[in-house]
Amino acid sequence: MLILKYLEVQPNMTVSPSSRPVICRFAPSPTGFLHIGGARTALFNWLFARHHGGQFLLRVEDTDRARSNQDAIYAILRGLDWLGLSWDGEVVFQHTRIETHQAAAHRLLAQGQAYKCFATPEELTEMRERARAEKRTPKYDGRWRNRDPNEAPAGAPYVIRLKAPPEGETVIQDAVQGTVTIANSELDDMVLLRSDGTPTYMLSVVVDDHDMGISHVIRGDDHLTNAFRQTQLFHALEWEPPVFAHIPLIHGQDGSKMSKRHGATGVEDYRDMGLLPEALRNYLARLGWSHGDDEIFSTEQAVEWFSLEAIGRGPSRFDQAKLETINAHYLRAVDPKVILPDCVARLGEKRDRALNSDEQARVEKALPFLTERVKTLVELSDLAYFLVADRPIPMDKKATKALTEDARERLADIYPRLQGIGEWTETNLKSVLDEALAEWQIGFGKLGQPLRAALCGQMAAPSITDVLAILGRNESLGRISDQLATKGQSKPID
RNA sequence: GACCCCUUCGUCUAGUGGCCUAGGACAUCGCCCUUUCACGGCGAAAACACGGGUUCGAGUCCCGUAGGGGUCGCCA
Repeated sequence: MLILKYLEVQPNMTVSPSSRPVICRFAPSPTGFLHIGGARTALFNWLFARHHGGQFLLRVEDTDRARSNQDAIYAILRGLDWLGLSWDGEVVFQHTRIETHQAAAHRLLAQGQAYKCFATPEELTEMRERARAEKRTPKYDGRWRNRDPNEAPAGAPYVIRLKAPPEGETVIQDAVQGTVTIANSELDDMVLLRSDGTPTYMLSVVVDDHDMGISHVIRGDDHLTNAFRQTQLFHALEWEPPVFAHIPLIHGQDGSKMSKRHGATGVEDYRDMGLLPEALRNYLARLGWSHGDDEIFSTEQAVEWFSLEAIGRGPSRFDQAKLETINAHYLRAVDPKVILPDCVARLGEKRDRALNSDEQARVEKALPFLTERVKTLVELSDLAYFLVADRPIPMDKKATKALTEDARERLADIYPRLQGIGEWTETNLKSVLDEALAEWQIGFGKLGQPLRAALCGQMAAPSITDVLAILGRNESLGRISDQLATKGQSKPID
């Protein structure tokens, strides 16, 4: 149904592609999760479509049934959804269109633009090996191109190949790479239909892109050479090719192709690492594309500014540190309510026990003081852990070191003063601390450090009064007395 | 190996022949702020791959070299 809809907007094309309605597509093959490179490709397509008020379609390239699996499809959809890249209409599954693809091949066969090839896999292997040995480009030699199919043994399997132009050159006007030309003699006659009658990727893509009315194909430049073959196919079918835009690949930190050894490569890994989707979008948009010196920009701005001309032509390396810095910006700006559930969930996992409502309230109150100190949601929950740790709370090395004999004495001194506070408010807390400091003639650090250690078990934390207020009277006093007790000092009187 | 593409600080990039003494951001280092950790502010170091042209003038145009990447399947 959906496909018919796009067929309707596809009259006999006489106009140039650039004047067509803008329809982009993201066409992943469901062989794994949504790769970070794929995510950026999807993002660029999405931005371009939104910028032009066009459509962004999703097509699952699953013609190779053996390599496709349901989990991968879900993972890809989840990834896109998480990233906020909504597609228009329903997902097109390529395998449902096989008959249409086959029809196109048979039409070319009938028109003499394609032919049956009976070359065996062994023959092809031999051709390739010889070519390599002679340092030529390996390719099919066209041995069945002009041969009578009747010469083949009866019932022998065959593929259908395109009768590609043997001379001249094929040119594509790539919106990113510019004019790219290749001699037709470099290309061989591509297979359209396999010996089992199923269509190849090359055929399916061309037929689907045409039928879906795709005006712009934005994809990784590993497809650049495919664009030549696809252009030949478009010509043979007498369809106008879309505008191609081949964007450079994303490389790992070491400059080689992004792969598993670079750690996280799936978008869902980034979600688990505690990144906000808007931060990833911002980072990915800035990677290989630019709008002057702008670094932090909203998705709306990206949509408004996006253009293919501003995409760089060289590959770019993935920089985790910069990603996290951008994430930190968004973390500080985000409404705490949005990230609270995530933080609560991570803390529950860390502790192996869900947070009760009191603890949740504690975390909620603390969030604004915490987000400005971390770069990811993982760091956030690490930092927040002390809020919900069971007493006596764990002490890290620096905290232990801060709790000197001297320090414990001060804690013992301050304990009854805190205990005597009427209303446990920040203002009252502050004045009690200030009074003590004035009395003892010491700087805030001398008291603050031990308090921080006792209260947080770590030195990285919000300000002391904030912590006291968030923890509340009972918990605060309890944590302080825990430290007094461990040193064998007399327990303060309740 | 063949073909195609790419090449500005460590990284992402601005730059479309004179505004470039090459700008910004991340990372790094220093200083300031400071009750810790962060934030923030100020500052430093850091690049036009190389060689030839064209031009009054080149990061910007052309050619070559080097380096990097991609593709070469009845995979997608």
